[in-house]
Amino acid sequence: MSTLTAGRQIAADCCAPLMGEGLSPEEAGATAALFKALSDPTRVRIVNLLAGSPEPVCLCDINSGFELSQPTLSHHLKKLVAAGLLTREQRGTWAFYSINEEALRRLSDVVGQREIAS
Amino acid sequence: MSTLTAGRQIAADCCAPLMGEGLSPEEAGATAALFKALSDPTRVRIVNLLAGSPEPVCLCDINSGFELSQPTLSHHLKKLVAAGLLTREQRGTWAFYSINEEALRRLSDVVGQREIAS
DNA sequence: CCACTACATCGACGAACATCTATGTAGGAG
DNA sequence: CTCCTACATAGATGTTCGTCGATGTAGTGG
Repeated sequence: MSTLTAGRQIAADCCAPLMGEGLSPEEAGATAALFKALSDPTRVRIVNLLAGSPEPVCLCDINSGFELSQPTLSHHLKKLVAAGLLTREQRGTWAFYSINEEALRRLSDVVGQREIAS
Repeated sequence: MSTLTAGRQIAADCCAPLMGEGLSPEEAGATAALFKALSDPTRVRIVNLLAGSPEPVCLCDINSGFELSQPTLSHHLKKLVAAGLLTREQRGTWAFYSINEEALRRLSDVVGQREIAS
């Protein structure tokens, strides 16, 4: 037990210290929140549905593609809007949702931190 | 009894039916599972740490960068390995973890479904 | 063989989540 | 004003999750 009992030095006993560069704990939290918004199959399908539509889609049309209750869909949509992935627009009685392109770009930026050159 | 069960017809009353193309429920589940693995700040930091290291890193070094107990870190690493994002390698007494580049590429592929053509 | 080290697994506990039914709200039609 | 429709919110419930301390396991060294 040469020099130590201070975790950091024990580490140096098996490999390099590295670490330090990279994102802050706060940024990690923000990134995790973004991923958490997409951590449910239903929400992935919603985003995929809206990403494939050139125009906003109303909740009733989204709902007709899922076998879930209307409040449940409303719940998921609220989460996606809160995460910044979707935009909500009221048209008369209906609520229309669409993809937030910039949020998708942010996501792509987070993921592609190693191999994108643009 | 509920008037809500007739959803499909109500939908056609406000906008187009669209939907249909896109990913299947199973694929949505797989994609959501991938995102779920990254839906925790600690796991995001782990992936970031390993993505910034050219060589595998042992758990002791990962652990020294976090204020969490060793079993908790081990738990997160197991989840990341199960998701295919990390690779585990045993070297003597130590367990070394590294990024699975192909998994990152898969993730990037899922996210960049709309704008990679630029 | 024994002690130590590095890591994994177990069991528990509180917080967060997905889903439902029931109810509230607001716009359009008569 | 009144009824119906589209959607949101509230409350309840069973499940999953993150975290911990305690314990098990396997490799290292004397």
